[in-house]
Amino acid sequence: MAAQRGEGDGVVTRPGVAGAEAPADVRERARAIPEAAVARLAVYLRVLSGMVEQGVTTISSEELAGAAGVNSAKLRKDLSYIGSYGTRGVGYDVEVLVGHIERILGLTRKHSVAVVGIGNLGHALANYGGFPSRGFPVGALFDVDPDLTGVPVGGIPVNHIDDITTVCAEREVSIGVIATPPQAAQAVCDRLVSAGVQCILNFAPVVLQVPDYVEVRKVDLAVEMQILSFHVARRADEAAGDVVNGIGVDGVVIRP
Amino acid sequence: MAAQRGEGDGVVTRPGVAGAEAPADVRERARAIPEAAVARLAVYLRVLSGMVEQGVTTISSEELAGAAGVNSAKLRKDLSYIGSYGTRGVGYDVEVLVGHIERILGLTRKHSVAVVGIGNLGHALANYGGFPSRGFPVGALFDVDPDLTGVPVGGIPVNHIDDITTVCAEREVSIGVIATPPQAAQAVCDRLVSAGVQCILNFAPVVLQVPDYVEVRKVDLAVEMQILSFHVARRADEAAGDVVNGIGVDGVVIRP
DNA sequence: TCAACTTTGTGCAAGCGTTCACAAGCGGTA
DNA sequence: TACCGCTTGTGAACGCTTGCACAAAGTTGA
Repeated sequence: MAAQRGEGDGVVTRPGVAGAEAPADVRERARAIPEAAVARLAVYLRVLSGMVEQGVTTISSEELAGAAGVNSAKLRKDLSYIGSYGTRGVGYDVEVLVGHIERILGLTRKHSVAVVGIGNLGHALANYGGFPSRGFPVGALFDVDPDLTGVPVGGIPVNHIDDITTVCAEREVSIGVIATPPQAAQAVCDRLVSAGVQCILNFAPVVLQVPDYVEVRKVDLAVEMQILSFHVARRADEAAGDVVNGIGVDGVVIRP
Repeated sequence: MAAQRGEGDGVVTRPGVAGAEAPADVRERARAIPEAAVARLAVYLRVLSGMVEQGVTTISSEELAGAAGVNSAKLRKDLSYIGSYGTRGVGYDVEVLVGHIERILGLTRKHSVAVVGIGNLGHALANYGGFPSRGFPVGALFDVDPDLTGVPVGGIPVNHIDDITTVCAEREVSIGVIATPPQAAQAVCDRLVSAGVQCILNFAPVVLQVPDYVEVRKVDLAVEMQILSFHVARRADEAAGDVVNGIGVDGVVIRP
């Protein structure tokens, strides 16, 4: 379902062909893409990759929007941020679109990933096929536990956390994934940053403090659950409120 | 770091004390809380729980905002959505605030969770201590693999996926977590929905189609990585653009 | 070639969410 | 009691995001 890009080495910088114009324009364009749109572009890319595998060559904004679960106008606007690659009256060429989105998302180069914290989650991440298959080869694993050092997980031997700096530099790691207990997360983060990692995906339930130039995204499972819980509660609240007045969630009076 | 709530049974509805007014008001208030604010409330709650454990009794919006990584004005506005529980000139009573946020997020009742798909990620989720410790006991596990049926994972025996309906009803599951391969996700989702589950946390890289009354949150690791990748690319782009003109990310000419 | 039909790309307006800035309110102190 | 300093709560402005609606542009078929 995802564009297969194979596994392998880290970052490669190819010599550039000297094209004439528009790089500043492109940089402006890239800068101008709203964060929310970037997230959706990634979703469109996944859907489109599936389409490619099914042999679909052309798709309309309506169809793609349906498959991606968004409004078609929003989709067209999102795509317009990266340029006008559709054909009126026809739709978008799937492969062309895949190519453009991949380029905008920076997927034309591979991003080597380091996972820190080889517990349950770390194991799962190290073995997660979705990373390498989408251009994010797992290049290094780290843990504090010396017993784990050298043990291969998902085909890659675990390094000791003290070696983060050298190993990350060596393997050109560009993204660090923190899957440690919360107490260790900030320290690990600091080490990653001093090792030159500028993008971090944080699974630990902590707010990380980082320099401005470092990009952090967090995935907090408990927060996700609590948001769902809120919706359950709201619903229960509505239902209960229609029947018994004066009672809030859980039968407790909200504002006496 | 989180408020300990212990494990145990499912949903309990206590008889209500008949308080005078304001339930409609509260429902309106709950409805009116912006989604983004709900997510932050969960973060504040985590930080506050940590404060409780450290024996902090009072905290100002400035301090809490710092710890949660947000603007203090935003924090105050977020808190104002759930009522005015601060004291001017002093700050907020930590425990009181914890109580109010927990109530708003619906954490006064426990939410039994079912994890479907006991692969690497499913294992990690089943063993994840962050769930039960924050009021989300894992009540059931499911997988298609008959060999897994009956095998305990994280202390809970795996059920066969065909039993979703009965088991979910029996154990009053209110949240379903989908950790299956993408191909199976929609079918699993449909089963959960027909089993009465109205909140779903989806780890599979698929856009799920559900009825309006079902709440879905998705965690897509590849999308997170791609968003990070976008930022790497933008940065590389900026840097490269300053040196060599006409060359985009990766040395490829962007718009010939 | 022309007309009918389809679909893109986008200007514009409405809706949300964020941030600012300050009045209102509270505790402490003389 | 009256004053002072501190912090909350919120009105209002701003900016981002969404959704509508339609002109522009391309295809198809006669």
